[in-house]
Formats: sequence, structure tokens, C-alpha cells
Amino acid sequence: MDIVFKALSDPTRREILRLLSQGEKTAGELASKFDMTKPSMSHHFAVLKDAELISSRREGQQIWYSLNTTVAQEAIAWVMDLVERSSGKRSKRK
Amino acid sequence: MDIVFKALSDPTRREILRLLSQGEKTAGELASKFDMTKPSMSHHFAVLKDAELISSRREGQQIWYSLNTTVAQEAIAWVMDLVERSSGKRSKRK
DNA sequence: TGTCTAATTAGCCACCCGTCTAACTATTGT
DNA sequence: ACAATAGTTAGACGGGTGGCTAATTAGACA
Repeated sequence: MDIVFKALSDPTRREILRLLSQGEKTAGELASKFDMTKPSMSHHFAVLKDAELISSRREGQQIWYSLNTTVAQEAIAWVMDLVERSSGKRSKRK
Repeated sequence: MDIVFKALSDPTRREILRLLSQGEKTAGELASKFDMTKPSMSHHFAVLKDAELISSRREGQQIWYSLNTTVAQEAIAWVMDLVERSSGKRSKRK
């Protein structure tokens, strides 16, 4: 969970995720939207992959990245549980 | 938003938030639950306060900390929007 | 086999983060 | 005023992070 929130804490990476929410994109297409070198972008992809927030597949020379919403939903669940426990201090389960 | 996710990315801080979801607690009471010096704990409180995930008030010698769910809900909203855009690529607004 | 293109990996650097000890501030009580 | 208690602030230190350039891998194509 650490690495998920850490991955989300960078604005570039959040923007990458937002772009991927529109659908699969290649590394190059994503990189072209930022004022940053490809290696730097590649680093961000690696961080997002490590957190399992994105998946990748190679097709010829290009690598296609796509959003993996499962982990994102786990992050939502963690924070929501916090808020619920807080608001429901009276008679919430364990 | 950066500082919110960054604040959430540390396990000690997430545990502090979980404890505070049970209700207001003093700095000392919180610190006693961790194998860490008070200054280190104080640092974590500062990070959480800076992200506005917690609030504090002094009462005599003690400082009481409490959870601020507003910002937590904003974090949920951000991630939920991501997931929704992704799943609803067909005919979602904007 | 070369060579071009897409992308990552390697190595470097400045800065940030989490922790500690030591020192300080604030409040209570004698 | 002094001492005790609760907590923060200051400064140092090792390890991690985000950016860069240069080198490398992987695939397409002549």
C-alpha cells in the first residue's frame, strides 16, 4: 500500500494515470505529452508498474500501457474505511 | 494533492490516522503506541497537519489531535474519478 | 548484416524523507 | 522562581527520489 500512495504522490504520475483512463497508450505517446526526457518518463512508468497501477504489453517496437483499476480501488477502500470508521464511531463493526 | 498522497504513503502515518478514526487522542497517547521517539512522531504529526488530514488543539500541557475527513474524502474523490472515467469510456461526461 | 526507431537501463547528482539526539517552548504545580 | 511534564524545533545522517545524459536492448526492415 505504501508504494501505491507513493506512486500517486507525484503529479506527473497522476497525470499519466488520468491519460490512461481514456484508454491504452504507448510509452511514446504518453512521453510526448510531458516536457521531460523519455528516460524520466520510463522511470515513472516503472514506479506505476511496481505499484501495479498500470500494466504493459509489447506490440512490435512499442509498449502499450493501460490502467489497472484494481489497485486504485484498493486505495479508495483504504481511505473510505478510515472515513467510515471515523463517522460511524457509534456501533460500527469492529 | 501531492502532500496528501505523500502523507498517506507512510505506514506509521496511516496507522496514526487509523487510531484517530476512533476519536481524538493526545500526542503522547499516540506516540506510546509506536516504537519510535517523540520527535519522530512529532514530525509525522506535522506532515499530517500540513496535508490537513488532522487538526490539533492544545489543552493545558497536552495537544489533542483529531482526524479531518474532508481532505481524505477529496483523495477518495480523485481516485474514484480516475476509476470511473476508465470504466465509463463510453458516454461519460466531458 | 546493418541501420533506424522505440523504449529501457545505467550511472550520476541535487534534493527530500524518516529517524535520531540535543535543545528549546509551554504549561502546571510547589 | 524552580522543577517536572508534554510536546516541538534544530541539526545531523543515511537512504531514497526525480531529473538528466549516455549507453543498451528489442524489434522492423532493407
